[in-house]
Amino acid sequence: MTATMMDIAKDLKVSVVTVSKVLRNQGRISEATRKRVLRRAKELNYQTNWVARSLVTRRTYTIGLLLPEFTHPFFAEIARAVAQTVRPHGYHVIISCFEEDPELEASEADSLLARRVDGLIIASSQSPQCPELFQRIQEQKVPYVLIDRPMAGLRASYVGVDNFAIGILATEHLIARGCRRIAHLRGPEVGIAAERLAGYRRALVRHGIRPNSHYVVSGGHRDDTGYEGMRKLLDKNPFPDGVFCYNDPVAIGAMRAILEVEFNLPDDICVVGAGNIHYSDQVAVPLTTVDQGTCRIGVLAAELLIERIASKRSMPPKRILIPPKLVERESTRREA
Amino acid sequence: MTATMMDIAKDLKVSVVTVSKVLRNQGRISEATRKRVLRRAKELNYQTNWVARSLVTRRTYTIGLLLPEFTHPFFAEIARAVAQTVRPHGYHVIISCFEEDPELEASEADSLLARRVDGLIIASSQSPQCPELFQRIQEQKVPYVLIDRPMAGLRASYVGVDNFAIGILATEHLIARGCRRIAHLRGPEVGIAAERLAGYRRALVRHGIRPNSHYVVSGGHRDDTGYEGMRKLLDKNPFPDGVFCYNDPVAIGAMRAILEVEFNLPDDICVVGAGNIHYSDQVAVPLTTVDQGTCRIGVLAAELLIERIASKRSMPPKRILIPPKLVERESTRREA
DNA sequence: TCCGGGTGAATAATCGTTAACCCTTGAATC
DNA sequence: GATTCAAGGGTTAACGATTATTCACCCGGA
Repeated sequence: MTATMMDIAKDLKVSVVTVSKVLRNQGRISEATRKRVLRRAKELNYQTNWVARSLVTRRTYTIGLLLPEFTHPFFAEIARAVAQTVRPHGYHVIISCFEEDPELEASEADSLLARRVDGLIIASSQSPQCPELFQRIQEQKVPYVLIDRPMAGLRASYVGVDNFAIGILATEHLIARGCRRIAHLRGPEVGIAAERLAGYRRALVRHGIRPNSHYVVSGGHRDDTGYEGMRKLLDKNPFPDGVFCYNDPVAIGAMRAILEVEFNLPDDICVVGAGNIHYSDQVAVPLTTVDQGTCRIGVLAAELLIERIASKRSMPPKRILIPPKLVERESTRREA
Repeated sequence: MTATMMDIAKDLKVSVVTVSKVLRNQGRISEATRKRVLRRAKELNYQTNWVARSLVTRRTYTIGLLLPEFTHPFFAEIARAVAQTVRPHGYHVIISCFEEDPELEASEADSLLARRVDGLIIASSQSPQCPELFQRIQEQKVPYVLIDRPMAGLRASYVGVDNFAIGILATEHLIARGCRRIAHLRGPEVGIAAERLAGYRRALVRHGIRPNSHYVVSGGHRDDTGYEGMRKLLDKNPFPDGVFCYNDPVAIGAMRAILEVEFNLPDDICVVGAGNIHYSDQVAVPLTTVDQGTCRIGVLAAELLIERIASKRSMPPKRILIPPKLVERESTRREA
């Protein structure tokens, strides 16, 4: 149905290769035939068949983006940044969402490889079987960049935020606001949550406050789990006067729990989140949070990947840590 | 680097075709060679090269998803639903975001076609040049499904919500809550916003309230534009006692404007949004909204598309309208 | 012995492009 | 007049699969 180079070539009584050369601006072709080819191509509404081209060039101009979920605004923003960054280079993005399931992550990665993507950007589940997966990817010499969640002991390119710094920044802000019984709604056991926790502890110690393990409670990574975590904290005696939450959704859930028992926010309890997702200033009490440069993560990861794809030789892995920034809003705005 | 069928065939001294047949479970192959092939394939870590397969089968098992933006939770949810629905069928999704720019929409659609996607799901910009674009798609016989934003006068499959019904539902709810000066923060000039407006007018008339054009103000489609629209409404004399907003972000912006002048919500002004995005219950005053079955739109569109891709004959276009449902929350919860 | 028929696998022909070479022609150079 | 060279374009062979056709072989029956 759709026109091929063959059609153009036959009509013009030239060889397919000539057509191909014209269309790619390569090789020596006279201005006359060049114009004839171009005109006929337009008439027939010719479009490069990328499948055929990819087969011979071994480049699909497609990259795979492997995310745990993309209704989370953090990942949605990254996806957008990635897509926008690679488009000018002629790349398209195949998005795949593995719902935090390591099995699915691996199988999706494999099928993206089977589709011969030119590169991968992955926010891994950080499960124990991941190194094996990354091994496979490396064997196929497909460049990849990890984002958000680094993999300890793996020589891979990575773009993310400095999570330890987030913990420090958030906690010191609470201290500056006069909080002394500072709790932490922590995220999942592994990975970046651990670093935020470490930053939190470090900040306390640095300011002469003794970390109290009763004040560290699991908050999961969604608002409902944050809500439950906060309810546990409210049962403590004395209850905390400041809470650093793993991320914004958790913080939003926590605030709901606080308002429900009619405590005042921020006067009774200050809350700090992390992520600065786009609606965190529109909740009941606008949320103080730590911005992690979400958009930049996507842009930098994409640029890093494209650079690696374009390079002939394999380049050494590069790690980029984005410094976090505090965004103060109502949830902590009070006299110290 | 990666193994091909050729490698397996040579090792086993059989033909490539035999290998192909085994791997696809097709044709008559003796149990003995079948096992040999399978074993060798596993040893070599063989993966189907989808590029090569696609070239000959003319199927890429890839669908294109063309969205105006995907940081908007509405589209993010749709993307997720689509991806999850098609995965079990072996399809992957190439997402492309055209930032509400009709030029970009067309060029992205074309390049998705050049990549030989098996089908397209499009939330069109509804610009005047779109029919021309859809014409092109149809000529290539690539099935496509429009979502959210229908195209008048176009014989195409479509999945969306009944926007007229949304207007009616929201407005009648305000009336039931005792509002009489009911305003509308409308969306963009064209398309679905017009139907929501029409539903709003119809509901007023049906209940003997005379539509007042001063109460219909542009709200754009984001929270900042909603905020500005609401400020204009607050300057009216008398100011409205109920507002139906084009969508949830607009409603959230509007609520901010209302709270800023220290009016009480819902006692002074009731607000209804549309979309039921996932954080609309976590804003300052939980938002009453009209649920448009976002997730179902994605699922149904994907199923419709796959059905069309699988069918040999071209199937007649099918239009699915999802009935909206009111979700009542604090922003309208008061005595009538 | 010859033939029909079913098995299991090989051969040949694409799919639409690109990569690597090769060939022709005319003009310039010595 | 032979040599060189560049311009302009053609030939051939991949790329890694699939589809359609053909073939060799074995067995049973006439």
